Amino acid sequence: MMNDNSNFIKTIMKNELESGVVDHILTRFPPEPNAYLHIGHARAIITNFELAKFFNGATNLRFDDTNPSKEDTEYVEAIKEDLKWLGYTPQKITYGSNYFEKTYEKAVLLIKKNLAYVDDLDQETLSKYRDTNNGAGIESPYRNRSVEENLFLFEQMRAGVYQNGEKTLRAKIDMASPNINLRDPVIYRIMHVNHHQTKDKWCIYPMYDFAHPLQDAFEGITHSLCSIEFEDHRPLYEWVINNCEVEAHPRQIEWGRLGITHMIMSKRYLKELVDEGLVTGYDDPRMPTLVGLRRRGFTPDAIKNFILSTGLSKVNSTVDYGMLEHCLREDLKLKAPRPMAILHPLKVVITNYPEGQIEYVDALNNMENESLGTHKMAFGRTIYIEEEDFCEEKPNKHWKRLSKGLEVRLMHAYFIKCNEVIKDENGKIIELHCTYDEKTKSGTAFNERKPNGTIHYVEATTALKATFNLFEPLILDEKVQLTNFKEHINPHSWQTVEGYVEEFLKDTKKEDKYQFIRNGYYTTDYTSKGDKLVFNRIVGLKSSFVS
RNA sequence: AGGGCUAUAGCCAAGCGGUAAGGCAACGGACUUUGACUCCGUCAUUCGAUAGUUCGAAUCUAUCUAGCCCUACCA
Repeated sequence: MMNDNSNFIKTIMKNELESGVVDHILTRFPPEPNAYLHIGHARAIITNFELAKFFNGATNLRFDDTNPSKEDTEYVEAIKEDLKWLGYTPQKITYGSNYFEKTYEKAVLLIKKNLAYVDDLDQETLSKYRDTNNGAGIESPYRNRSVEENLFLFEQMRAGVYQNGEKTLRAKIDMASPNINLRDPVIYRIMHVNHHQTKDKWCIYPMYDFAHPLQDAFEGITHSLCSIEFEDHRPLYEWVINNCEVEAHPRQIEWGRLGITHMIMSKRYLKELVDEGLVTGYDDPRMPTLVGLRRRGFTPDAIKNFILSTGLSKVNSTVDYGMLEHCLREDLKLKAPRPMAILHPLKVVITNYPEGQIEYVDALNNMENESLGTHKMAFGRTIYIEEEDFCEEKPNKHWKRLSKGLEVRLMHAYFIKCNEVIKDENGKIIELHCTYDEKTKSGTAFNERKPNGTIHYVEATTALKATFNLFEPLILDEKVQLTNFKEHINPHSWQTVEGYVEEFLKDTKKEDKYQFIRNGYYTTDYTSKGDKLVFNRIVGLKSSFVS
């Protein structure tokens, strides 16, 4: 990939490799299967995979499924699909639940080392004891149970003797630590619930802080990358690694979170949008999910390039949405064919062109990339141009489109001159009468006079009707209260216009991308059925002229 | 309140004691069969603030300020 900024994690890995601290790189992408992936996850995926690839290492996909009450296989499958779409193949696909037995054994080991105990405190009291809001925490009265008793009680917990919440297993660390994560954190809780992978085998489940470092160690992960909010969990991560007698010694490194202007990625927000029916689903093109962006027409390369070029640091950053669009334009520029589409048609009659005659001109599919070939484009007596490409009186000297009395080039065809403007009873322009000049045909190197610009068109009798969906991402205020986010959703985030495209587009395929001349980049809507052409706008052109 | 982290242009971001890369955005100009693309030019005398060390500081030290995160039997 281009624009690959160097970053602090790459530097750390390089140094460790050179000094022999590690002899290879193995990273992991560890999503919890409880949500659809969004562009924020894409950063974790791309960073983990690209970093490993850079050092000839590998990456595992590990489903972090230690809380079955929130998880589902629906998400497991969606995540696998997203990863595949982005073009990454994990070395292994694993589940945290693969290691439940080994994790349990490590918990028993901690008990035997007198580093863990079964606690009977209820949730509220336990929480109050850990954070007294005033200096050190308070030790649980159960903190000093004997190893034998703890061993017995933990076994009973596993055997299902107790109800949810009745007991927990806690690590015995330091109730006076200023870092509350170290004040005897709960490492196992009782949860009588069916797990999507292990079904009814377990009724106790390890907490993230205990399970994660162990899973990393079991898999031999060298670098465990996560976001910045886990930074003060790192001492606990290391405590687990150091006390559980594991072979590997993975290292946790944190980075800042990525935000994008106009895109809110809170799980809860996305879920509410879907549940309340405000969008058509997680793959609604306005959603920041990977499936949404994909349906909108974003390409994996554009997303990769966006992530790599925005860099990586410990700062929580908010990148302009325009940056994402730039990366897409950059990716599509030489790949997308550039046919004509008219979104707001204005009828033009070429009065000196024979009635009923159609001729075909050659049009390069992409002026900058001849390898994309050519197609035939119809020209005839009646054509459509964009409403905005005509202004009765030339508004200013910068105007490079059609006006009464002026001549413009129809791209790939002829010069036309506007002689007459037809209006309806309200004064609205409904038709233009023009004449064409046969000598000016495209490709003849005619240069006796300069036209007042170049505009695009489609021939009326051969053009295909098409629907254009013009999307805006769901725009919300940065600080909006999620409780009334609905009031802040732009009601015009999805607009539809009916227009025309060239006939050669009749064979569009699912996910084909086009750059419509002067109308920006579009993708074929792969949910469209039958002969109806539907195009979703991905991004517009960089700037549009305003007279 | 305590603990942790961060601070370089409108937005990202390199830089790691030797005199502020790059990208996005913006603004000029050239070119053009897309007002696109491309090309050329402009855009931080200064790195959150203030002191200090040094021949020399964005880089080291001290203090201050602002923002984010944590105080779940979530991850």
